[in-house]
Amino acid sequence: MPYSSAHKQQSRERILAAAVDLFCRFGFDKISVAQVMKQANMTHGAFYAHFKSKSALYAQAISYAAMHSLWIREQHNTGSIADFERLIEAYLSLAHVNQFVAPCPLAFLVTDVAHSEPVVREVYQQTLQKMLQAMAKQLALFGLDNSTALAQHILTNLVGTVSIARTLSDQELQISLLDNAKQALFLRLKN
Amino acid sequence: MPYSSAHKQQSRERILAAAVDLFCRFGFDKISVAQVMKQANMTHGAFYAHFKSKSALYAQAISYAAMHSLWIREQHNTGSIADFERLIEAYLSLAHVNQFVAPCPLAFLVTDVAHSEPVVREVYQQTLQKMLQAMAKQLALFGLDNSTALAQHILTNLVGTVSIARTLSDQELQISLLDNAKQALFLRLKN
DNA sequence: GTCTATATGATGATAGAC
DNA sequence: GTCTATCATCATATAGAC
Repeated sequence: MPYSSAHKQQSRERILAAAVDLFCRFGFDKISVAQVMKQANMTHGAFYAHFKSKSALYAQAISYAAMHSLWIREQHNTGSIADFERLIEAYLSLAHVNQFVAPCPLAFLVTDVAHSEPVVREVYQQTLQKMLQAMAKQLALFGLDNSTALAQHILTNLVGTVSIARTLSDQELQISLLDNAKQALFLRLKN
Repeated sequence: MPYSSAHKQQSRERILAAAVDLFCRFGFDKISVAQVMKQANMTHGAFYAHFKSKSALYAQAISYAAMHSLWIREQHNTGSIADFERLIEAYLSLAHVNQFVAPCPLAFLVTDVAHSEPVVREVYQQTLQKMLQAMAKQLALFGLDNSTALAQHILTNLVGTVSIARTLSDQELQISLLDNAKQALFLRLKN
């Protein structure tokens, strides 16, 4: 075996990381397989030893992005409402909107996924449901009522605000939307 | 003049209407100029007598969609909060999510526009700002405080919820998100 | 202004050497 | 598994007849 399976796994991860970065930044259709492979330091032809199609890559890239997104990575550290609020602040930050940190695929790929194949949309939906469940569980631990409805409200606000802010060029307006959403969510968490 | 300028205007509108429908439904990159022209009952080559490029069409299609979206069309009929709430209900309906009525470009094209050229993004931003201003004005007439912040909150909720709901295939989850957003917004309007 | 026909370029995916 | 080279397809945009 000239190439270890660990090496293959490494290559695979480089491809996935490149795909997340580029798809989120420029969109699925704007990015070619060759571009993804270039960012992963390989050539076009090598791609098909890892994924059977570009769509298959997209589906797996969404899972990968979800796993590495700041919300999922930090969620287990939210033992208190204060921690939870800090996470909301990080999500609704310019750093996240400008993709200086690992992007949340739910916010960065909404419309893109809506226009994609069923396989891709399934993964998106499952990701959303997992995040909803995890968030509802946390909120329930904090002793909050209607944790399911509250989680839905928070998540749609986070995702909606970031996805809109990201399409704007006016930074003042971006900040205004982000801050306003923060305030509204903090208020809601106090009830 | 073999073709009246009224005729040209008609053709132009058919192209714009087709573009809005197809771009919102399938995405800008998934739709070719030829497909738009086919739905407008013309051939590929005729396109460039009306628009200088596909991107130029996109920018103008967003304005066109905004003008014809249900929110803009019905907004002037909202003399009371009850009317305003009816409009929210229409916006957060499955009919809108499934694009059975004229779609709101802000919700149906968020990510798509984020991945597009500056001209397109400018039009999107201007559309958003106009809607925010109009909504804030209405809310102020209703005697509500912080009408600017409130308008931002309502708009991001509307756009966010619909854009997310649209990417889901599970209808129960769609309805849950939509109803939950309605409730939250109605509650907020009562404060 | 609208048509048919075409130039030109890029894309997803495959074939075969190493 | 990764490379180079290539195929087949489809895209945007243009040229010229009517």
